Amino acid sequence: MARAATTSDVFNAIAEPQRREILVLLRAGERSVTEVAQELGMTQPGASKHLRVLREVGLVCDRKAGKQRLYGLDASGLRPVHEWTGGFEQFWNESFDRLDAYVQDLKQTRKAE
Amino acid sequence: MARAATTSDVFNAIAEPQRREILVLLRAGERSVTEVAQELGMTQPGASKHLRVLREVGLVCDRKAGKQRLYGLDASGLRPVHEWTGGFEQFWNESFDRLDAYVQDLKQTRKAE
DNA sequence: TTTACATATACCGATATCGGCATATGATTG
DNA sequence: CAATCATATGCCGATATCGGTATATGTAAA
Repeated sequence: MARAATTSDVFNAIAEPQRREILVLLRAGERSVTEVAQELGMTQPGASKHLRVLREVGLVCDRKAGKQRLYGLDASGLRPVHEWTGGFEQFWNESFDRLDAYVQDLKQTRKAE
Repeated sequence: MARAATTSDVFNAIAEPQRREILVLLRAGERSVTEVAQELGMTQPGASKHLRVLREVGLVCDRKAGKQRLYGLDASGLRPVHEWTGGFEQFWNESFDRLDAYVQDLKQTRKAE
């Protein structure tokens, strides 16, 4: 068995840097496949394939517009990722606190010398 | 070229379901490799390899404890992911608003009938 | 030092990924 | 219908992934 399918898994879909770039780009509004390819410096098939993955996990939606197909952001799928990482928020604050405590300790020690 | 190396990339590291499970487990405190393997039903080499990846991207830290090696959570690396997804928060609220507007619209239409 | 336990690594097979190129499918216009 | 533009798909090679088993390395106790 290899890595879990990139399809139907948002975590895998956003593991690809170029796909993250596409999502960021689409925050500015809908884009056609060719526009995505041009603005991000990728080939047309490349853009099309990445958009396919993003569509399959529901991060983008598409609609026909003449001979073009416009892709738009559907960021709701990112919410679970945001919430999952948010479940660790106390821990990175904690390590911050630990570091802070450590620094405070250093200060104390210096004063005592 | 294949997928970007899982090493040195937090997004890729957490793309693996088992690695996410490990991180969740470690929220409860440090664990040895064997404990991780047992509690999550994976083989010892399997746990070791996943922990290696997590260590290389800085999501866990390890310390020697007798003949064991204890792995602990270092969640600060998850913060960028949390923030990156947070950059889309307005967009999933937006789609929520759109849905809400749609529902309101439905209500109006019913009333009018 | 020998033994026992804990962890890491090496190797393997099956498979999925990504990028590039060529080409097929689709849609619009003349 | 033919030509044109836009997009999707198929195929390929190179490579990375993951899981499993066997084994090497490391550490502590007898």
